[in-house]
Amino acid sequence: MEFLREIPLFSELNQKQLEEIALISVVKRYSKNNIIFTPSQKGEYFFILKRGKVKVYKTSKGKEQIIRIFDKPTLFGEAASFTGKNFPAWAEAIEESEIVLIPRKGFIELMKRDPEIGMKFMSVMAQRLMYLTSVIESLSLKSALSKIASYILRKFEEGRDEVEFSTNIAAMELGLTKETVSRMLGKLKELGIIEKSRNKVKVKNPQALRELSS
Amino acid sequence: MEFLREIPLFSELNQKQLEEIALISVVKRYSKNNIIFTPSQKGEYFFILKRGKVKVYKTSKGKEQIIRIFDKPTLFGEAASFTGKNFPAWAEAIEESEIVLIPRKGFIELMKRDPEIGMKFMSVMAQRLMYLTSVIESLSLKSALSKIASYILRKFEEGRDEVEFSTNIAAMELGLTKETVSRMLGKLKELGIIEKSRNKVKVKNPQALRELSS
DNA sequence: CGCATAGTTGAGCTATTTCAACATCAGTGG
DNA sequence: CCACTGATGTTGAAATAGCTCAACTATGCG
Repeated sequence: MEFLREIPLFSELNQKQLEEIALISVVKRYSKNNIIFTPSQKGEYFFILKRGKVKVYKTSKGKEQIIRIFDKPTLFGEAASFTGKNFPAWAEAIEESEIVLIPRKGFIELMKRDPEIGMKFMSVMAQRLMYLTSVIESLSLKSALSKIASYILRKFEEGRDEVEFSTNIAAMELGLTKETVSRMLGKLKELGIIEKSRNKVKVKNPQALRELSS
Repeated sequence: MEFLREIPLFSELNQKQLEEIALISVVKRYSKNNIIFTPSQKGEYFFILKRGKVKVYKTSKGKEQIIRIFDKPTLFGEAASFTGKNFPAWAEAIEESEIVLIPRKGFIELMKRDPEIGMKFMSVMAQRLMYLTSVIESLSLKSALSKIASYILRKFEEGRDEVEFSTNIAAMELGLTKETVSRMLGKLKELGIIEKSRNKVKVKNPQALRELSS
């Protein structure tokens, strides 16, 4: 069950808790073109892709619209699994796949016995939510400079004044080019707001960053 | 306890469940400048702002950095409340405020008695996570056209072919100007991908939208 | 050392913004 | 019912921020 740790939601669980989950779960094998769930089915299981490839899609007027393709270990269809309501889409194995099924009811029982599991889940989700919210805030800023300011600020607020920084990755995440990121970093440095070395940025004046990311 | 419904996390709970929460919670009044929590405190309570205004801030080298100001009914500091670890920041009432405190332990007990509450929380969070993820995907696209395509597509996938659409709001959310949004909508219409009326957009060709939002 | 990867810098180009003028519509009060 | 107002959307032309392309530097790594 070690691969479960790769799934962010499970990352905080301890060995015993993972084992508890393993105890109530079943591994099922789907060959190519096998349907995993449909919109007429209720969320009675959590589905975790262990190995293989799955496509999630909707159908409208007979045509299928792919929503997403999963390959790495992932939990999918979780909104329905948590609510117990119908899945909003279809899921189909597009290659031979192994999927771990956790029964919703068993999961609820487990949460009853060990509510810490639920708390850990919620804690992971809450952190992620806050993180994503701040990402969205910076992405909807207009100027490249303010996007970058807010990007650095976010990292700064999470941890140290010294922030790991890759021009390329920042560019990708912000929807900018590496050239622009590089130039804007230069500007921030000129303004004395940051210092930069190879792959680190040191925040000198967070207040200024905050004003830039308005 | 009705105001709890305004908080997304609690929106799915039924009357009885809200009452259960009310039973274990305490309302506390903070006057201006009163500290609500500090980084040396562990998350032993959930804090819900019922009335008033609260600032959440960090201190580094004696200087305070405001992270966020809350005024409407909100749950704040939830990451720590879920984990039980230390709060990552300070919270202080900046005007006379009423705050609802839910003890973490009581909450865990409650989840044990009624695991559906936890499930409902997780379901709300899971939905929100998926939503935010798709927002981020569209925001990190480069061209205005693809951002808008993906914006419309997201709304389309959530519900009907007829999508509520406000040029102004879309512009805000996408970090574009209303003029650009208007022009791009015109283009999508020319291409026969959408039809638009005053405040609605009708998706004619979702596949084309999908390709544009690559 | 040599090669691949990451970052920097400049110059021209183009997508988007800005600004300004106009159009459309919903609601309001006369 | 009409005129008035404010909010919302549209269109054009000029200005500019950020992109592209290309050449270069710095840095790590086998």
